[in-house]
Amino acid sequence: MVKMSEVAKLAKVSTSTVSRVLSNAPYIAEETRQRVLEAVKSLNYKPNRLASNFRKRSSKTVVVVLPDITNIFFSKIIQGLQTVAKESDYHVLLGDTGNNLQLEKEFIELVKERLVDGLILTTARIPKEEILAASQIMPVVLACEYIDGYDVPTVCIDNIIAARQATEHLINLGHKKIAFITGPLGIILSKDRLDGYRQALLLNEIFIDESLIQEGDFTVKSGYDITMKFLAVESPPTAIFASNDEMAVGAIKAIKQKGFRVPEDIAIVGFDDIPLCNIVEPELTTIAQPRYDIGCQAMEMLLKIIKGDSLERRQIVLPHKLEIRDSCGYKLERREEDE
Amino acid sequence: MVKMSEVAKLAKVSTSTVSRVLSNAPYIAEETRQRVLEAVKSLNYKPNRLASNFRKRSSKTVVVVLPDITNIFFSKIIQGLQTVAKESDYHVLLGDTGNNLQLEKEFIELVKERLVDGLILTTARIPKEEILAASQIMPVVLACEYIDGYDVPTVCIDNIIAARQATEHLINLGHKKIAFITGPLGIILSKDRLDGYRQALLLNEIFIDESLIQEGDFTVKSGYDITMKFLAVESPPTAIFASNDEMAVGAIKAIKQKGFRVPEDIAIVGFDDIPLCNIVEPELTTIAQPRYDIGCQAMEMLLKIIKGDSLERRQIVLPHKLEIRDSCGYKLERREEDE
DNA sequence: CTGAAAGCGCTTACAG
DNA sequence: CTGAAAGCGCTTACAG
Repeated sequence: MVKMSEVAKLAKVSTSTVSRVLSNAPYIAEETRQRVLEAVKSLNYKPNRLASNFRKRSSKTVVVVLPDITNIFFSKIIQGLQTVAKESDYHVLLGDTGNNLQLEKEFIELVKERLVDGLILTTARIPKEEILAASQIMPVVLACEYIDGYDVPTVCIDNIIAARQATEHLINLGHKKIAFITGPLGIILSKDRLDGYRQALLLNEIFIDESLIQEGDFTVKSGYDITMKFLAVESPPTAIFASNDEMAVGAIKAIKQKGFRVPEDIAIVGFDDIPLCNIVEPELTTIAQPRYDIGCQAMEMLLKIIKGDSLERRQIVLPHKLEIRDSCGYKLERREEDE
Repeated sequence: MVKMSEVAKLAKVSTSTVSRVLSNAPYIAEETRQRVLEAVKSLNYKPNRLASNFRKRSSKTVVVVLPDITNIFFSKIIQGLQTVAKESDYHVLLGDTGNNLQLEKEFIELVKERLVDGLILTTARIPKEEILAASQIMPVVLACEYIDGYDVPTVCIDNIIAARQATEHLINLGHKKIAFITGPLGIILSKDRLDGYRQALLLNEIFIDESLIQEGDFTVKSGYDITMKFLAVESPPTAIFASNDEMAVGAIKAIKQKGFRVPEDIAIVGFDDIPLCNIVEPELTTIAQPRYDIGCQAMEMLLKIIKGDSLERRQIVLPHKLEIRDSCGYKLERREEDE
């Protein structure tokens, strides 16, 4: 490994000067700069980043903590994160926890050990007090998640409004018996989506039948299983709103298997707008989250915090969009007669 | 930030001893160890990893270079990589190149800059000479890819045999007019799958109709578009083998849209066995790659190289499996009469 | 089993 | 515009 002192010697300058040239510091004589650059090139010098990170007390790396890398939902967020990180010469360390709380904590520890400069949390399973505490001593941004009642920096959509709109879409199509498959209710965004569903029914004076609300776990299988139960009763719902697309796909699978049709017999709405939505039949109506943007803005926010810049807003709410495809059909006269 | 010297002072030992205790070095008096550990706890000391990495000349981090993080194919590999890395206290840096060659090179540079100790390449788009050169001066392992003719450490399946088996599966079901959608032919594993297809036809004395071989790009859309062309001719193929599952899904979409049935009119085989295979209708017959295992073994290999251990084998070929589901149907008498 | 001392390869006030 | 010098916080021969 050739080191900076060798470059300095060859260019007949001090290491201070070499360092300044390489970090684009101002006030370098153009002639000196050239000489250094030539020496760098002729020796094929690569700076030792371990040394420079140590000296600068910064790893120029952030860790993204996620519950499960195999969940396609996060990939666009990660892409956004890395794109913005790259622009500032930051790197992204992978913090897949596999839904393991202990690992989640370990990744947070990495900031204390200076291995990373900051933290993006796309999952917040550990107690919110711990997240709050972490956010007070280190740069932390929540992406998609948020902590109710605290102002931990956050980038997400308004899950309540989004879920209300999705539900109202079904109501507007004439549905009154609308089932809802929640996400795991320990997660705040699952609760929010449930709230949005309830609000829509309330606002439209539709009776809330608690038996039509069932807790899923965001997997295709849970959507399938729960829908099978919905279909087992005498008069099944005419629409199902699932808290994510995978569960919606499971619902479609169950419905078809039981010999019903989507959307003619039962309408389906999902949430997230993952690529799968365009592949299932019928194509899935869903709430699109701007995941790439969420990633970009979360990283922008984090880098600001790391730099010590002030934040104009600590909570950024990005727009979602009801993406209407084929799984809800049109408003049918038939349906109105039914009721 | 409390530092090691403060711990040393409180425990009334030297920093050498603190360092030894924390790194579990042998020959520490139990009593001393306890004293140090107490001091560490009472001061809530966290070692500065930037300092320790620098001093030890190791970042305990490897970078995984991948063409596109939003491609679900890689997620299981990454999961395997990180799981094994974790066991050795290694971290994984995300190297999403977005199919950008320049970025691919930049991630390789990180090893030279000591920011990472080694490299997992799941994509090898840069000239193979460069990869070979890199592998000679730094720890590199190829996952899924390999470099023909060189012994760069590799973990992958045998794509030729796998593709041959998939093709033979169709032949055994009575198909003779089997179309093949390749991956991008600049990639060696795409060529291998094509070779396997050709071998199967050759071995079974089936005429190779070059018009039935079309180059795709691994996207659903390309599978769809190419299949549309296959279907436009007077006597379309009775089976289509796509070089990955996404293209197979695109093929199914096109076939259904044209009013044909899968598998009754046209049988489909994919490659990879991503979760989507269980969701499409009909469920997709495909070649399953042991992606998690590929990730695990690639990381094991890389860590051995980093440690300086010798490798028993530099090329590991893992078993694939023909996963038979519903997209090929059964051998039909009808088909035999047709021919 | 433990400590004193050197040093990893940079960056950064400080001085000029 | 440039250099000498200090020092970042650890680890590791070396000596005892």
